[in-house]
Amino acid sequence: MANIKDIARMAGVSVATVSRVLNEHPYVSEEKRAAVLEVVRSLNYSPNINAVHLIKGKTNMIGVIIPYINLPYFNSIMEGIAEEALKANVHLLVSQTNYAVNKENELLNMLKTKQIDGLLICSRSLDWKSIEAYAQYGPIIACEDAKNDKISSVYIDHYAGFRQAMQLLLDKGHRSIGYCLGRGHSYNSTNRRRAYEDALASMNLPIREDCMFYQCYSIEDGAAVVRQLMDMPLRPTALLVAGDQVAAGLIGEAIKCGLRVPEDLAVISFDNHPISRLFDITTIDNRLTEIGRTAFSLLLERLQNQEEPVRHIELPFRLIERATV
Amino acid sequence: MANIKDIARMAGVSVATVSRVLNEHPYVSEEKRAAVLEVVRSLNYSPNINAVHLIKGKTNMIGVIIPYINLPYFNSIMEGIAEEALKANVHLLVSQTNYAVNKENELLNMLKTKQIDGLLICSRSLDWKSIEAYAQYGPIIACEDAKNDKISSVYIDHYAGFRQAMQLLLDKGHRSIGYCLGRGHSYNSTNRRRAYEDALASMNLPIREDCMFYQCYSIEDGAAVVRQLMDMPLRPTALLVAGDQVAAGLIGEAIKCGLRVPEDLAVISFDNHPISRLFDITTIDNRLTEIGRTAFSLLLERLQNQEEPVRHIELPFRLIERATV
DNA sequence: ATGAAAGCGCTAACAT
DNA sequence: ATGTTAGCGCTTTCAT
Repeated sequence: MANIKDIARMAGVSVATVSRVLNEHPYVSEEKRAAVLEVVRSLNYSPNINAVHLIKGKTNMIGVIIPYINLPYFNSIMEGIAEEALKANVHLLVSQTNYAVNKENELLNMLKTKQIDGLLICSRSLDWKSIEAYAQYGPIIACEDAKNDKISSVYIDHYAGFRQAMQLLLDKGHRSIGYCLGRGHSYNSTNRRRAYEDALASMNLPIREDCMFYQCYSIEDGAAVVRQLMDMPLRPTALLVAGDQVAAGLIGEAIKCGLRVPEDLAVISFDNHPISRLFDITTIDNRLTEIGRTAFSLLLERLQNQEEPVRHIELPFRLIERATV
Repeated sequence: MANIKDIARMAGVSVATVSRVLNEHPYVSEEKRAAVLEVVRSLNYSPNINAVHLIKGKTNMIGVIIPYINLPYFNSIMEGIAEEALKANVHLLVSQTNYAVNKENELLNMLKTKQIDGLLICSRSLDWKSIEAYAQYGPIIACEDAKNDKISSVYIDHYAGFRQAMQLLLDKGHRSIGYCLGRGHSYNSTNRRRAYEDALASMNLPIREDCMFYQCYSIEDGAAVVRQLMDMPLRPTALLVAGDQVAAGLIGEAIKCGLRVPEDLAVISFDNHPISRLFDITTIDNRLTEIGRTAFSLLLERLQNQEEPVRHIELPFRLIERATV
């Protein structure tokens, strides 16, 4: 394959001039520029990017640790990241980890070996202690509350969100409230469960394990919850549902089963995806896309200025009242 | 960050020795090896991979163009690829394209700039003409029938598969047969549709557009087809369903709707995923994982030996008769 | 405006 | 067994 020397020789210029043309630097005469471009075109030449990476000391590529690209929650974050990356002309190395630590370590190691310039973490299995050891090799930004002095973060206060949703339900008179979550033991889920229990405790209400549903991700999962509900002697009158898709499936199935929403079953969901508008679901907008956008911007700042301090940005959520409460 | 020179100096050896230790070459004394390893450990050193890539002229990384990682069809292919890549110690740069050409071009360009050593294509939007132009930069292997003299391929004859399934249904006496596919205009879908029409024509049976369903990917989609079926005055008595998930959803819903399978509705599906065994579905094993495995092996061969010729391997499918016909 | 040359961090051929 | 050294292909000073 041709290299920059070949191009220089064939165009009758020096390699420096070829490089200038390729990188759109000023101070190149029109004739030489044209000559170089012509040779480049005729040979269908592209620079060896590995040489560029080596000399520049960076790859213009950042890694993204994301458990499941297709889950709406992460998909929304990814949307914000991709949007900003496109603007900044930064390439994304997206690794769908399925929460496997070896996948996470792989990207961490790529940061160390300079294959990527920085790392965005949407959600992870590794603890922050293991991750922060890599912060010396390049900026790492989390899309969840990291509480770490080496790793910047952008997040929503899920405790407060859940708490506010609970309050709304309690104010409406509900005394038997359940919830649907995804993973039971993630950082976010733990906070949400705490908010749930604290809200109940504040009213001296009992905690009922049979009203807590986990592994809820899809429309189907939501429908399945309703089928379980139908068999319960003491059905909860309201449900907090993490994820509009789950809520939609749940409401659809509830109606099929003859339940009235919100009279027989009130629902508050989270994320404010388009589907929640379609079903007129009361939801808490977690501003996921903005989290992604902001996280990327934070990373870019640190890339451009090493001295940029670690920051923790909490984005305010927003309750959107619609017809399911 | 420390480089190999620093390590050499601190360990009191030459850079060559450090390189030998790092790459586990023979002919290094135990003392020097230990000294080097100790410095490497204490400095937490990793080689700059871009320099390695540059001098070696390769990255040990291959790209994978895959439209949707989470679709069972592609997931199975990916499984085979990942399995072999792990064995060969080759890294995968998996790009979920959603069939967007710019994503496909991105990987093609990475091949050209030597960021990846080769490319595996599970399914694509770009035509082979555009793709083959990049074959000069590194091996490209397709997991579908490529009919191209620059690009090797591993594939199943979907025409024959559909044709055989149709014949089984016709032999059983069915005269009103429909099908469920994903994308309507992909190469595979076109072949399947042709097989479907040819089979019908061979019996002088009419082609009914209302029995052809598209955009079928999930359990939910299958269930939705049944709901449409229920409203039809002239319901087909049998269905060819591309994808066991769709078939499972379809059968589940059919039973709910009071249809007997196979008496009222016969089903043949494709891929032989675990779920088809669960539902006892008659299916055609498309050996997707083996396609992935074989495609990777083909790529590896071409990587190790430039002279390896372009090959086209057709894997035989296998009809698995169970209870839905 | 242009070119010569140094050097990014590494591997491997060659010499000893 | 170990070291010296010539590149890999590019960007970027520094001269001119």
